[in-house]
Amino acid sequence: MNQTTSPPSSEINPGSERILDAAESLFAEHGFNGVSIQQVANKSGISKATVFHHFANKQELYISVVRRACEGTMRLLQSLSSDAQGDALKQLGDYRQRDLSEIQAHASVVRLILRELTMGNESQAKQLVDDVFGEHFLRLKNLITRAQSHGQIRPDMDAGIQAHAIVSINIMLFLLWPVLHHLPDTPFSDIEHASRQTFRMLLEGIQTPAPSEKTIA
Amino acid sequence: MNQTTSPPSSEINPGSERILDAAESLFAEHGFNGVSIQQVANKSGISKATVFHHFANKQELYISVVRRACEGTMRLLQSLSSDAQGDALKQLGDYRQRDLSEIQAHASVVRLILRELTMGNESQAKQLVDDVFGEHFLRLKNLITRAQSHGQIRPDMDAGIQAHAIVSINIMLFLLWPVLHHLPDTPFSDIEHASRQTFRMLLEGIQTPAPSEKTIA
DNA sequence: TAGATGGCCGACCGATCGGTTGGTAGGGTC
DNA sequence: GACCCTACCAACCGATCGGTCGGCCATCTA
Repeated sequence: MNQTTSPPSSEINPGSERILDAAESLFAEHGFNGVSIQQVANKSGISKATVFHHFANKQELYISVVRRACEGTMRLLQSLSSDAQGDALKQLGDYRQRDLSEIQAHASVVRLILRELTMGNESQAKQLVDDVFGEHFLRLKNLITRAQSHGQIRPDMDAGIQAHAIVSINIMLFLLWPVLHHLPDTPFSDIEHASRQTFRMLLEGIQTPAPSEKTIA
Repeated sequence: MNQTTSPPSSEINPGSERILDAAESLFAEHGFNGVSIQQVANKSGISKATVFHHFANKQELYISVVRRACEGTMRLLQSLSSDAQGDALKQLGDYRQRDLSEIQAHASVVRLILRELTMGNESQAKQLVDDVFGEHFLRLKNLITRAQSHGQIRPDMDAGIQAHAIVSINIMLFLLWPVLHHLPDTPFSDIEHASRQTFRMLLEGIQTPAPSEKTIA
């Protein structure tokens, strides 16, 4: 009906990909229960029965969406730990920037994962998300540990705690942005600027202080 | 049926409160679309028609739930700004602790609000949540500004940025806890401890440094 | 005692849900 | 040609959805 210049069949998009594309954005915006198969079918320009031809049931479709979304994130974080030498502190800064870009570029996927994270234990997709996020977290933690061993980051604080803080600022900035940026006299006009500022603030606490006696209660 | 020692009628809970209680936990766990009025009716030991007797429709019920949940948070943050004198830095630490306790004590409400925050603009309850969260944020920001003027916190960084970081650590700790605490060799065994550690880490970056030349690129 | 009121409910409604069925159209193989 | 396989779909199914309706019953008022 509305498929513009559609090739005979299955040329650019093998069909099931079209369904996944449609389902991903819908699930991300409305959640599992907020989306009907009919909506997915309509959005992908396909009949409802065909959706069930490609996916056994709604749950399987949802998990396929989550899995595909996670694969994208996987690819990114592999590149993160690829360069195992070099200035670890600089890499940390690069990570912050790339992570924010990734979050913004794949906003719907991030929202999908976040939603999965906030859910109870009901979902089968939760374990999947846990794994991806867990691996992401561990890679970042390794990067920090490396920076610690190079003396660039204070080793008297747990790398996990530090990693959590770094992860949190970008995610929360993204999550709360709609609220933050229309606050009265807000400093949140540019998300990249806010992220950089927050990271700098974090660093000056994390970073090994200049060797002056500075102990804080 | 399962109402234990129920008084003749409307003694402890005026009926609609029972509905709100049931609806709150259900909405928090499954979201708006994941909960049916029938479930709310069952959980509150009341018929479905009676739910519609007290609330015009499902949307109104939902908004009532969110509004009541926000009222609890309102009360807390009013007590926050009540003591406008005293050690602002110490108050900040107290805030961190009380905020975490509040989050843990009202986990379902927090999840509800978080879910509302991550949603698109569709919901009518979003503005409500925005207001509450916005006010919460502003009060914290004022506290920080006060600490800055007292020279306890470095004034060369925006109070809004600092407030965002402080808010974020507790929320994200709570949000990611299920993932964090079953990570391999994790430092996340006690959430209060993790929160305190992170706050300390944050502070040592926020806090006015001892007057030694320490400029960081 | 008669009437009004409000909390409550069983039974029902049209719409939509997730999912199934039976079948069509087309390309590949022999 | 006969055969098969995959992609696809209109029509349908039972269940459940949000919501309505008419009436029961306990309490209050007079």
